[in-house]
Parts: sequence; structure tokens; C-alpha cells
Amino acid sequence: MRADAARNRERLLDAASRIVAERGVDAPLEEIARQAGVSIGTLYNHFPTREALLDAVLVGRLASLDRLGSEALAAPDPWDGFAGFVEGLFALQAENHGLNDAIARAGSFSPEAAAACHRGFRHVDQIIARAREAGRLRPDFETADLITLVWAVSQVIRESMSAAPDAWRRFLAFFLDGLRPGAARPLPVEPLGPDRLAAILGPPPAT
Amino acid sequence: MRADAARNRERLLDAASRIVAERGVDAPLEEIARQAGVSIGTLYNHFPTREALLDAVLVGRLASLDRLGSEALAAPDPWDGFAGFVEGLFALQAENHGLNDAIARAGSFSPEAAAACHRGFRHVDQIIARAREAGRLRPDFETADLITLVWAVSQVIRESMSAAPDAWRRFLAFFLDGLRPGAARPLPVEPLGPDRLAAILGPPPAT
DNA sequence: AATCAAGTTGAGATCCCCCTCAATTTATTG
DNA sequence: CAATAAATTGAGGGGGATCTCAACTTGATT
Repeated sequence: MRADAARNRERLLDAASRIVAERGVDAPLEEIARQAGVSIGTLYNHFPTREALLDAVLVGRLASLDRLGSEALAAPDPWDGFAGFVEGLFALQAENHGLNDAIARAGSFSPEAAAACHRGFRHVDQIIARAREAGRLRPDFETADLITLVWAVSQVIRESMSAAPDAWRRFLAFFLDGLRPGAARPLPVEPLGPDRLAAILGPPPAT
Repeated sequence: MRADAARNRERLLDAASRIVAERGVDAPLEEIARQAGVSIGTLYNHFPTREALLDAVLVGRLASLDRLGSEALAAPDPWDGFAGFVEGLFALQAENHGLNDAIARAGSFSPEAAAACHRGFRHVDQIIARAREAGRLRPDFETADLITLVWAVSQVIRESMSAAPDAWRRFLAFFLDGLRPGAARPLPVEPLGPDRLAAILGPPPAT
């Protein structure tokens, strides 16, 4: 690769990181090219689709979900594992608007991102089961409820990121207090079934 | 007003109700005109701005928040009043995407809508205070936390409305279980101050 | 039925974004 | 210092949305 091309690629990645962080995965590509000091054509040379650029910018951070899930399962206390996972997950989303969008949409904009999210969520069934079985998490909380929580918190983050970047922690604390077995009261409706979840999220990636 | 004009106005309101319900407050105006069987020019004759049309379509329903707030304060049991208010509020949001958008944005697209939302939330301070003082609601829950909850639930509704229109009820149940005094554990961060809230929502309407 | 204000129309100006490609510039190599 | 392959450029085509206005049609009135 020619030296100028390598340089431009770096500049594009820099600009994309910055702008996707600020404006989310739908940020205008022209803006990214402009900030990189490069023409829109060059952007398309390096990244033929928005998805390619988002992959380059986001998948690395998304991969950190992996470790988070493993650590949660390995935590000595099952509740701490569970709560640590959701806190770590949302802390990642709260890093920037791009990650928040990516996780809230389960990476649906690209196979790479979808796979990264899927891998990151690989252990949630076990994390939840372990905490439930230890009697530390209410028994009627299911994986689908965590998905719903992700939608909810993603919006709290979206709205409050600029003015109060920690506001989601307070929201989450209220919610977690409702997940202790002692707090549980009967729930009014059934959890989302896999079919309905798939209707919203799209099919899970093949692997 | 001429008969044809009255007829077209009705058709526009019908179409707008339907389409805003389905697609939210950003639905394309051309689509509304098309479904009303009327040209885009006629739409603009009757409603010079999107806001005027949204007001006509949404403010009536938003006004029902008023009664909801009063009833909540009048409820014999303070907790039931509080929980009934939030359930009624979200049930209204869950009616359609337009209302959901309108309430989530605090009606910021027009003074009328903003005023309607503001009126509807007039009593929340008291509703919360009453439940707290009765020892039925945890004492660290504040009005700003309800705003955060509105953001959160609005997203749950947005995502799940078509596939599982009741999913928000389950989410809310978890959250409410965390709001009982017995469930309360220390919160990690302070509530959103009025300044930060204003930075996000815009200034409250004058009245 | 003639008149005319009221109402309707839709092409087109404007904006914003996506994406392409022929022409041009630039880095590298012998 | 050519020669040439690699890379860059940005105008332009296309889509979708908002909003306007001069020309036209229609309902009400006498």
C-alpha cells in the first residue's frame, strides 16, 4: 500500500471514530471525509460501504464484551457476576453513541458486528441461570428481559450522554433493586418469546 | 369554509392520525397527503407546518394525561396512585408511535404539545411526594427519575410495539418492584438536576 | 348561469444524503 | 527522471423529503 493511502486510511479511521462516537452509526459519511481532510471518493476507496467503516471502527471495542461475559461467569458471587456484566455492558454503550447504537441494534448493520454482539452475549443465559439458581436473582427474570433492558438503557444513554453521562447508572440501580428475589412480585405478562424477539432483532447470526 | 375544504381537512386528519400512529411524528407528509387523496399543496393549505398537523392529531389525546394526574392524586392508596399514573402514562404512549414520540420528547415539536405534556405532568411532584411520605415509595426516587423512566420505556415501546405490544408492562413491573422502600439500596449517583434536565428537554413552557 | 373568492394542484426549487467514475495527481520503481 | 501503477478527486446522478406558488378548478352566491 502506498504511503499516502496508509496515511489517509488512518485519518479516515480517526475521523470516523470521532464522529461516530459523537453522532452514532448514522453519521453522514461526507462529514467523516471532510474531517479526515480527504474527499468522499477516497473514503469509498478505503471503505466501500458504511458497514465496512463501522466494522473497522466499532468491532474492536465490541470484542471487549467477550471478556466481560467470561469474567461475569467466573465471578465468585453469582449476583456480582450478573450485575457486573450489565454494568460493564452499559458502561461500554455509554462510551459513545456509536457503540450505544451498535449494541442496541445488536450489530445488525453488518455480519461482523452482529457476530461480535452475539459472541459478547454468548454467556448471558448462563450468567442469568447461575444467579437465579443461587437465589440471588429473581427466578422470573429471563434473557429476553435483559434484551429489553438494553433497549431501555440505550435510550437513557442517548438522551443523557452529553448532559449527564452517568445518569444511566442511577436508572440501572433502580432496576437492579427490582431484580433481587426479595423484591419480586408477580409479573403481569409473559416474557418475549424467541419468535417475537427474532421478529424485532432479526435472525441471530449463523455463528 | 367551503364543503370540499372541510371534507379534505377531515381526510387529512384521518390520514395523519393513521400514519403518525404507525410511523411516529417524523412520518413523511407526502405520504399523509397521498393517503388522504389530496395533493401536498392542500395539506400545506390546511396545516402550514408539520407542527400544526401534529397538534391537531395529538394534543387531544395528550390532554388525557390531565385526568390521569388528578386521578392519581385522588387515589386512596398513594402507591396505587403513583403506579397507576405511570401505567396510564405508558399505556397512552403504547397506543401509537406518534404519542410515544410526543411524550418522550415532552412535546417539544410545538408549544401546544409541550404545554399539554407539561399540564399532564403537573401533579407528578405531588404524586411522588405523597407516595414517598406514606412510606410506599422509596425516598430517593425523584421526579427526574420518572423522566428517565419515560425515556427508557419509550424505547421499549418503540422496539416492541408491533411484535409484542404489552412487553413494556413486564419491564415496568421489574422497575416498580425496585421502587418499593423495602427494595431500596444506596444509589450510585445523584439525580439529574433541573439544569441538566433543561439541557436535555429544553426549557419548560412558560405557563 | 355567471361570477369570483376559496380551494386545489403538482411541478419544481432546495436541501441533505448516498454512491460512482472519468479525469487527474502522486508515490514508487528501474 | 521518466514511466506507470496506485490513489485521489469532486462533479454529477439518484433518492427522498420539505415547502412554495402561479395556474387552474370548483363551490357558493346572486
